[in-house]
Amino acid sequence: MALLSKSCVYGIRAVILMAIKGNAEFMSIKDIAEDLNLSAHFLTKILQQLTQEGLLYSHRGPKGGVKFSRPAKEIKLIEIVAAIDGLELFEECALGLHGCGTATPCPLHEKWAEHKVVLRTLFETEDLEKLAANVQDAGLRLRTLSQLDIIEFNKNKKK
Amino acid sequence: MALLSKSCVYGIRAVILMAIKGNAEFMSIKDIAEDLNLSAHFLTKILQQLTQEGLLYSHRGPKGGVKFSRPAKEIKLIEIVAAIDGLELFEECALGLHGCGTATPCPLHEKWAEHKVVLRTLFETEDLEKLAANVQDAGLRLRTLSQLDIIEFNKNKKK
DNA sequence: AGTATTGAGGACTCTTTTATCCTAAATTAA
DNA sequence: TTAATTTAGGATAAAAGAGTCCTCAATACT
Repeated sequence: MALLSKSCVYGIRAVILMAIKGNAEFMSIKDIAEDLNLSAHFLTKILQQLTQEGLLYSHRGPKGGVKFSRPAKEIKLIEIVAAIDGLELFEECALGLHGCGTATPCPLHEKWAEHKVVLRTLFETEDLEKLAANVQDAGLRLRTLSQLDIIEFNKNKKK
Repeated sequence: MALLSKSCVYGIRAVILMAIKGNAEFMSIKDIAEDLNLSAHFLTKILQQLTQEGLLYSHRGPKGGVKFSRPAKEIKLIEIVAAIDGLELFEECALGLHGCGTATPCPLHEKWAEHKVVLRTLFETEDLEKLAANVQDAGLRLRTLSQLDIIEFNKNKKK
């Protein structure tokens, strides 16, 4: 199990890329998808969820695309996760027990409840501008690796 | 997204129940499944993974079933998770980036790396005996709720 | 007006997860 | 030996997640 769904990860990578480009204009989803090495159709669906939540503005036609509805600095990572995966991860019982709470805690309840707060805070603290800066400082790739890239990567690792 | 898969949650509930019963004898999977309100066939498959990992001994025929291969106190929660969901959650990059690491960290890398250790420690610290004791102290239910149970539960909540 | 571009959204496919069902093999007890 | 019980494991089905493809609607530019 991963922490986040693939859709959510793709969405996060897309908004970080958008924050890096820091464009006041609309940016085409096709371009973003190419940069990230993702299917443009699939990414369109994912970004639609962010548009519907009001995190992005979208615009059709030539010069159309998507852009942030607020400054990247003000958009927190948790908002992206909430729009795509929902807040279950930060709110539900780790053992998935219906009605687990302070009154009737599950065996893991206390420890996990403490932990959830820390996890949530992590996602509430990181904003898109900060994440974008990290990527640039580290000269890092957001791009999804193709099979060829992975072979290349493993070659370099062996050296 | 949940933290753990359903199979993993069911597996955890089953071993906690076993630890509560604290039986030196083999315990039938059918009985465990009935107590937890789960499909016996499905639970059999899940517990088979624990048997294959050497966490449980299994025995066929009348008086057969499963039992712990080591004292419940010595079995850590992370071993159950590792056998069913694997360790991806505790080892992989939150953004699922191939090759994310200290040398080429992803934007979330540092924060998540710190956090993973805490999360892993939580699962490494909890043992089945302790979790079983928690359940008993709190008089808690491990049982999966049926639709009828949920209606009943919500009724009581309103009062 | 016409054409190219781009997001919206529906239909569909593929894969993985979740779940059910059936048969086989091992074991116990009469 | 026979019958009943119980896990092992394969076949299959249902549901959710991931991904593709096609058409429509909005828009910009000529």
